[in-house]
Amino acid sequence: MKLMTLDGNSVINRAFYGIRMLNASDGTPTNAIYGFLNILQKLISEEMPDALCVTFDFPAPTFRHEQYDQYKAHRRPMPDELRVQLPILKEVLEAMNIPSVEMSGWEADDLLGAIAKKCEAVDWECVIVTGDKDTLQLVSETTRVKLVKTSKGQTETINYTPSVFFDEYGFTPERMIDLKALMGDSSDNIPGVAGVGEKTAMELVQRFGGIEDIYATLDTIDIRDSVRNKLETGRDRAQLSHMLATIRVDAPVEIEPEEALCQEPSNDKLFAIFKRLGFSRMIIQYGLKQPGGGASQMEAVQSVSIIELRDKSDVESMLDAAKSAEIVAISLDLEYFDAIAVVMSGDNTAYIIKRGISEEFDKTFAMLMGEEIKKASHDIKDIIRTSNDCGIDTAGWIFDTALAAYLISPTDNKYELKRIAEKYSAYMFQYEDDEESGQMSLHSDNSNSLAQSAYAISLLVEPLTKTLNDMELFKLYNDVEIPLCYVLAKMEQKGFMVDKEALVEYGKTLSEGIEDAQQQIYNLGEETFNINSPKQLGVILFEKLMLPAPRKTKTGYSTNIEVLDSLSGKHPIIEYIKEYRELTKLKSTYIDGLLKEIKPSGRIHTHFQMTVTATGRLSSIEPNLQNIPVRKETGEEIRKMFVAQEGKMLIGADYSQIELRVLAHIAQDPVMLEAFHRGDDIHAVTASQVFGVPLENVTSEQRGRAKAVNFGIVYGISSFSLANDIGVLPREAKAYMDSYLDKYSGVREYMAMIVEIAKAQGFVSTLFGRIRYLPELKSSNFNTRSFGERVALNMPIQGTAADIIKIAMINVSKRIEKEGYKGCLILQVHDELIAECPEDEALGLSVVLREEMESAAQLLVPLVADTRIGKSWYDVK
DNA sequence: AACCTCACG
DNA sequence: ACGTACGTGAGGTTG
Repeated sequence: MKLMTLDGNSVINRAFYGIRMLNASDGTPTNAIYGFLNILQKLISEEMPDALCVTFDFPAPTFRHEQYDQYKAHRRPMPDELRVQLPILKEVLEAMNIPSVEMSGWEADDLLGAIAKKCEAVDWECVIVTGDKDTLQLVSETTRVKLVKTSKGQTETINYTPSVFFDEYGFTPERMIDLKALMGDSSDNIPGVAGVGEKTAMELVQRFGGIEDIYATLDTIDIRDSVRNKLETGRDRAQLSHMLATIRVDAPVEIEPEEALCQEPSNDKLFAIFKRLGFSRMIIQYGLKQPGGGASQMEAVQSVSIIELRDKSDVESMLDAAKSAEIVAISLDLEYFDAIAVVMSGDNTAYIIKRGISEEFDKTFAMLMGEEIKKASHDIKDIIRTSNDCGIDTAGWIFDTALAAYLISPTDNKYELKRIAEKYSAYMFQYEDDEESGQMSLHSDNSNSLAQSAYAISLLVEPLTKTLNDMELFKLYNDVEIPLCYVLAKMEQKGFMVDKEALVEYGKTLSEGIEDAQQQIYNLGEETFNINSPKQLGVILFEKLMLPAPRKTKTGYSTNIEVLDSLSGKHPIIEYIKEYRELTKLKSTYIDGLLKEIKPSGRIHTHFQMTVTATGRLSSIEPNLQNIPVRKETGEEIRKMFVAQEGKMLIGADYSQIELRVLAHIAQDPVMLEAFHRGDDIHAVTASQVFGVPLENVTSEQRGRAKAVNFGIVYGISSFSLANDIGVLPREAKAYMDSYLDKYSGVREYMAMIVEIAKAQGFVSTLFGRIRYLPELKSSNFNTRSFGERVALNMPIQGTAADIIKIAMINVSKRIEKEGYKGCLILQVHDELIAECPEDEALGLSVVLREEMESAAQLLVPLVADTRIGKSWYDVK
């Protein structure tokens, strides 16, 4: 028989530092628990023990008393993020029916020793799992120590049997005690012999054995006199240390090996905990089932019956049912568009309609997509766009599971249907063992997975709606996010016309410039190397050319633009490197990158992601059209290539200072409000306030610094960073900020208040109710906490601005439809909209844009949007 | 996959 | 004493 016992504190520590931060939805950190369970799983499958238990150090008291403090003097205190996970881990273990062993006044080592002893007594094998080398003294014929190491996120273990130990140390395991008695151990407050370190101690033990042997023959053994003297003087300390270093095996542990025999976990308890922690994968791994609820609910939740419709009459009756259903969940194959699954709310039947199998497929499809049928799905924007591409106008979409989950918790990173279903409903996708990969995978049969998706969506509508309502997010969801799907679908479908030939030509010009710069760099560096490699470039600059390196980054020299600027003038190679960087960036990202994305129509169709940012902004991918260059002349060339189609014009409309206006509104700062009401230049006003000069006497340098302060405030600034940004001493930057906050007292109050609110309620929100949780504010780590505070300041501002432009986009689209414009929005870049329209519409539509943008929200200050009309993006910016 | 760098608001 | 601004996506190198 074999018993495995884990040093709980040691293993959870490894897990905590080895795994990135994870949080349950309420902000509770969970990474250490997650890591612990993974390690445990691995150990069990490796060892297949008959019995299992976990030991814990008696928990550190909240108010540490002196003795304890001294005892643990050299150990780092446990971070709060880890501390809070300990009791939860114990709960998890209890639910798994794995005994925890902890006793007041006993170290984990002693408990492990006692357990090993008990195993020995009944002739069981004992495996101790720990990361603590001290435990190695327990290794014997019946006790093995598995030492856990974490390297690069992977946990590895080394099995110490007596022979493995001897091979490595050259003495027997129990001599470990003597080794420590000689060398001491500061983390356990074992003094050891003064002047004897690891090297000497190792040698002594290897050659002469334990301290008893050494001291018995101290006068005769062959060692240096200095060592002999130290040993002589340290005799008492050696004896004491030997005692302290010995792991006791007499702790009155109550559990007997028999009682630790492995048992099945208790389904209900474990399910509840995993659910709370958001460990959906674990629920599947452990094969846990939704508890309680009786058989009927179980059945309703866990199975969907699939009916493939063939006959026209069946299809028609399905459509009839769909029309009278409260909501219809749809799932379809967007790649081929030839199969759809339909589930009515409250039903557990998935109807499958397939091209080539169901009669009148196209007609049925069009009917389903019509306004009459109220539909729910996942990522409806993509469905709307794909349908439009196929010439089918869709309407009647009233629910999107991805968007709902995003609004409820915008920092979850992924909003896959599978995950959402597990988190917000009791539904589990049915997985099957995948023979090839050895992993669990969703069954690949198309009808089955479509049916499961549609069913999951239908089950999600109610709980998600309830949560949206409870969190007062429903209005934002229903009035902004859902309608926006139609707008974005159209924008993606329309795309932006690009002058391909001009782009290719400019690419050639850039290539020439790149080659020139490259040659110069090779000449000046006197060798060829990969300039794109910061590592190689660092060697050339800082080792070969001996330029002063402002050390940075964990992996080596930093060679970023800041560093290069600071080196400017010190060596001619620097300018060429900057030139090379600028040109290659332009060429690879914006010429080659964009050329790949031009469709035969000559247009580029970006995809807007609605569920990515933590603040509510959109993001743009494949390609990203929200970071097209604009700041330098080379960038302007690129914008000239984004053009209106023949016979059409572009309209560019951008908000003026929307974030500062939002700040003025939220903070209700009288000075700022007045400046905006008067239509003043806000940066100049700020400069006049901060520097105490009349508005008309503000210099351009003062205005520039004031602008940086304004930006900094929105980001939740520190004076250090501001100093860095505008190139003044931190002291001076601090003075600017103090002066700023004296003058804009409303802003100061806002900054203090929003952090308070965030701490009290655990989240911040925009004017329109969009929320973001801030678990960072509870962190014991200064940087993490400070980050949380900055986010608390910034998110309501950035997020409100994002809400406003979304509303504007919806209203612009409504006006376009109502007033019959042929033009249409084609791009959004956070505070800017681009539309394309026939030439004769340009004036009218530009007014529509301005009006709708300016009236999208009623703030305490006017919203101002500027519009321009032109043939290229460059013209309208 | 992680890191660095850099483009945008 | 800490390490230093919010939000993104893409291309390149490196281990």
